[in-house]
Amino acid sequence: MNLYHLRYFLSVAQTGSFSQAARKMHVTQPTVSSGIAELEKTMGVRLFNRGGKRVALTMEGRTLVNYAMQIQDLVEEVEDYLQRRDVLPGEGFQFGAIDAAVTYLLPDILKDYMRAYPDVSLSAQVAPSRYLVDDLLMNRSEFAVISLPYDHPRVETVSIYRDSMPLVVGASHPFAARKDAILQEVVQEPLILFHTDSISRKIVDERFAEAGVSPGVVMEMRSPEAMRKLVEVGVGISFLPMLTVQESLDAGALKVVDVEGVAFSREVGVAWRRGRYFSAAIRYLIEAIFQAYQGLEVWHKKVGIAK
Amino acid sequence: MNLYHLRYFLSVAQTGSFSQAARKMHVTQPTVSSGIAELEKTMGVRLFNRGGKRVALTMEGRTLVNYAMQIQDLVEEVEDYLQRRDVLPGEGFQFGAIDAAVTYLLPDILKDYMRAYPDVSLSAQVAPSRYLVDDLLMNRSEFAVISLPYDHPRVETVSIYRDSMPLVVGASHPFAARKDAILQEVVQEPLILFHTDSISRKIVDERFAEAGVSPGVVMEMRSPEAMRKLVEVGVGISFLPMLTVQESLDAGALKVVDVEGVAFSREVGVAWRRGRYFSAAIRYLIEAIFQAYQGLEVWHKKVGIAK
DNA sequence: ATTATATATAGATAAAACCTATGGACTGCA
DNA sequence: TGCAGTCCATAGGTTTTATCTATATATAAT
Repeated sequence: MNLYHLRYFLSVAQTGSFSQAARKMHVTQPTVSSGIAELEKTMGVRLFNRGGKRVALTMEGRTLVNYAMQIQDLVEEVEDYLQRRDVLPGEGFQFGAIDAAVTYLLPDILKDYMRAYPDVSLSAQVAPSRYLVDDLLMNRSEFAVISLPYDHPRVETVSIYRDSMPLVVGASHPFAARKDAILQEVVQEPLILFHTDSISRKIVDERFAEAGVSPGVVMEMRSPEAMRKLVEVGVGISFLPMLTVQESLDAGALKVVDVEGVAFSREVGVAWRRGRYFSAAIRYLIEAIFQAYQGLEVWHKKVGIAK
Repeated sequence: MNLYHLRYFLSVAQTGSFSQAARKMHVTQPTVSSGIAELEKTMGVRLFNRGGKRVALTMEGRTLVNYAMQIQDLVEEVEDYLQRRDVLPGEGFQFGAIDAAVTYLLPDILKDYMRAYPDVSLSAQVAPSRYLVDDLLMNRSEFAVISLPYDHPRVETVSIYRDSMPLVVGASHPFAARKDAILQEVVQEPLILFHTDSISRKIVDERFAEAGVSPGVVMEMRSPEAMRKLVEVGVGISFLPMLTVQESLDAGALKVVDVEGVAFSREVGVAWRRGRYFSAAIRYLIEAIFQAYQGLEVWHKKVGIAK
């Protein structure tokens, strides 16, 4: 059973004539004849009674008309949907984002997006970058906003935001009054650092190793928000992304302390599986992110080649 | 867009693998590949993201899955319907029948039929044979129960019932007491005859012509029921089918009068357009009619050749 | 009867679907 | 990190299907 044959069939049913149907479908009459014959053969029933000036549907023919019209409608509908790149209500996609991104960078963008694509249901997976990249590689999420740099042969990244990672201390910490400190002093203090699988931690570790010092780590965590709280109450001090601590700084609960020769920063960027295809609705969100921060040109260059 | 491609597509979506889908569909993997590629080309969208061990649906792919499953369901449903020769609820057909048939011959059969095919809606067209044959030729009805003989190169007939057409008179008519009469007497009386386009009339006319007499016709009608009433009240006398007058004879409102050398009868039979195809539901009704009266073997012989 | 218009059929051609063989990419394990 | 196994894509050739032209045959109308 072929969709073209169904079309011929409907046209014959409507016009009551093989010849007219053929003209309407822009094929020859024998084409329609054999199309109907093929349908009748595979179905094992006669669809039309021939013999007069007009052909007449059999009961089976009328049954098939019923179904064929529904099928035809569905086919046309889905072709429309897909070719207009429209979105089926309820359809959606999943993307990944690190805590800082979903908390500080994305809210406004997501709000706008939901207005532009009210029918798309978004699902954000919040986790450390490492896990988000796993999702990308397994095709479980479409893209991710992660910490950079992240080097992987099958993942491409574009930076959108550079975030400093200053040393922060609680308002009552001795350093708070001094405004600066040296690295040797810092490693004496109880340090709260990201877990070793984190990119931010890697940045810190590398710099410490270069300087030949080893920090006095008291805690390793994955949640920057929790770390911020712990620093505020004086459990320890930490290098934390500015995005995370900005509010606490404004409120006076935390203080930034300059450390001589140390200017930690990490970048936040969009990552995706190399060579993948982006649906229009997804592409729109990604480009909104680049537009709000930076990276649109780099993105276009990278994806322009892939697609 | 091809239905086979849709099947491959659904299978890939379900298994997450081109190869597995190919195995399940009993084709080779390149076949599935090119099928999906063709779908993607005509739709202008990517349906899967490739690259991992498993392929993942894009948003468009998920939309298509939605539709493809509905389309697939419809296709399977209609194939089932047609191949089991089942009937779609609400479907039906039209047949023709002369007054006497629908009043006296068919009621029980139709009652049984409606039990056997409760979903089929029947539509009986009641008219004189001539018009019913027109309907047959125009494919407006599937078959007809008409008066015979009816000779037409494109209509086949099988007799089911021989019906005598005696002379009947009202209970108060002079002939009523005598029980018989001769033709010369009959033509003196006011005769109520069928309209000249009727088969029964033709039978009567031919016999009169043979005998070299011409009747005193006072009325020509198409409705045997109306004629029966007119004879009962004494407007005239008539040759009427036994089927029509049986009840009036039993009730004493009419009397049969033998006419010497005259034994009119007409046959009632099933007629259909030569070479036509009968759906199972229609064939069942026709064969029920033959079974209730006669003609099943003749029918099988005639239709067995045609189909 | 004759003409015009239907559908069916035969034979040839064009298109497509499909297969085998193979290449390149990724995964997973050693 | 390298290697085997698996996956999808592609190329080339074969088979099947769809379509066309030409024609036969049947029906309808004049």
